Amino acid sequence: MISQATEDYIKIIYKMQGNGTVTTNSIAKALSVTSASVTNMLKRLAEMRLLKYTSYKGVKLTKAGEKIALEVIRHHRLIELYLSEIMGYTWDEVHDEAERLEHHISEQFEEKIFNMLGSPEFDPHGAPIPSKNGNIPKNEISPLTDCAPGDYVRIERVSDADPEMLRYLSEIGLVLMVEIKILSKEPFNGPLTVNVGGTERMIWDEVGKNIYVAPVLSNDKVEA
Amino acid sequence: MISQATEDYIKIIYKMQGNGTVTTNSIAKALSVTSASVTNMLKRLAEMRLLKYTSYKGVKLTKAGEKIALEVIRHHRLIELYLSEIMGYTWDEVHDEAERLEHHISEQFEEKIFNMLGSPEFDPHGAPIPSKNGNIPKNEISPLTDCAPGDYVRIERVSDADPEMLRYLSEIGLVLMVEIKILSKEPFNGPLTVNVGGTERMIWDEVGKNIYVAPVLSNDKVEA
DNA sequence: CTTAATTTTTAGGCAAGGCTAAAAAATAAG
DNA sequence: CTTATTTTTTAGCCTTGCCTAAAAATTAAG
Repeated sequence: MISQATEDYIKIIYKMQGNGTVTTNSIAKALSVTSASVTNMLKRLAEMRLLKYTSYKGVKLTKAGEKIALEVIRHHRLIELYLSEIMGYTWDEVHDEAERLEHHISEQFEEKIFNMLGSPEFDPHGAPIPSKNGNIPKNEISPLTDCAPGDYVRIERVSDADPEMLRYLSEIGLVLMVEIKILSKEPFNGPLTVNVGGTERMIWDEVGKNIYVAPVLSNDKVEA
Repeated sequence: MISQATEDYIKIIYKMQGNGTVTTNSIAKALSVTSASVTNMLKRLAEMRLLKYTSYKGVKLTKAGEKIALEVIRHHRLIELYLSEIMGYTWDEVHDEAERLEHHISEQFEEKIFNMLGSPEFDPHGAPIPSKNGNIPKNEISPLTDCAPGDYVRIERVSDADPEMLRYLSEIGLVLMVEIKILSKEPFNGPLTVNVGGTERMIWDEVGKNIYVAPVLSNDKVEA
């Protein structure tokens, strides 16, 4: 049996591999434990052949490790979607519940909710749900903060980590699939002004970095 | 935070309190651990004031302990019913899944499924679901093995512990709310013969002890 | 290139919850 | 009432994951 702590480490390492080298310290910070604990755990995970660990150098998941990461992430995102679609949770409530349940559902449960949801590809925040065999649905998105004035884009994904932020975003209408127009952008990571459903909104870095968008092709565009 | 092991001990002790003194050995057997481990755990549970523990004498839950037991049992039975009613599990599949999930759902999850199920009082095996404040719905039932020839009874509850047994029971039509007539009974805990939906069936001790029934009042009785 | 700062690892502990083997208490049998 | 059997507890050990404090390695600065 694979422990919850193991799953948590593997999952966070998988996510961090996306953006650069994964260090002891970064894992420690992400999991709110001390670096000493991380070093200790990494040795054990390496022994289990879930990752390659070179002292002082960093860490890289093996195929076996990645497989586990994807399973846990699949669970997490399916559960989030289930909670939101079937049970009426709001998008800021699903993360914490999924964070616990992801470790404790059976294969059968996974299959049942997957079918009830109609073989979904994305969770309520737009994050892709890895398929059973580890494929990750793609969508071409980029950070909202990379947009330039004049761009017309659709919100395709938001970070699920901070419930307060999610509540704020829905309050100001920044939810999935909403189309917005970039009106202006200040230099030095300054705030953007955007048009959301007719209202002008300011989006500064702290907020914008949680939002990912895709350009709206002109023939998709709904005339205002 | 209260650990899963703690919840498991408290729950099993609560259930065993129903039928006589709860001893170290009986807990050990029920949880498949050694008696030494049980002694050790009982001391810790006593320190947490979840139970009274007298060396060599046995154990009794405190109010606080009972509260926890009832919460866990409420979770278990609500989850069983949810799995069966909403997710299409069969009654032999629900126990194992509920056994894990009961420790990991939130208050919010509990409330949601309670409402989705319409404030239910009994789980798919006829076991009463303790209310939020610890009340246990009553129904007057007795073991099938206590019946006498000529009795006309309704199946009100079955044990959920053994999935194989549950599959067998549904196979031969012994499911909840089914009415049966006791035709004969051999002495020395010998087999009963009963009429189930027109078919004559033999029910011996091993099977019968899982089934609880209530007499069908004559004005309820459906004419054959 | 050498010193200072930062990161990582080592060493040693702790709590939970298991285990085995042996001792002690309680119960049953002669 | 004494001996044998069964039950329970003690003692000591193990693994998992976490911690702190100190040492060692790496990286950055002068």
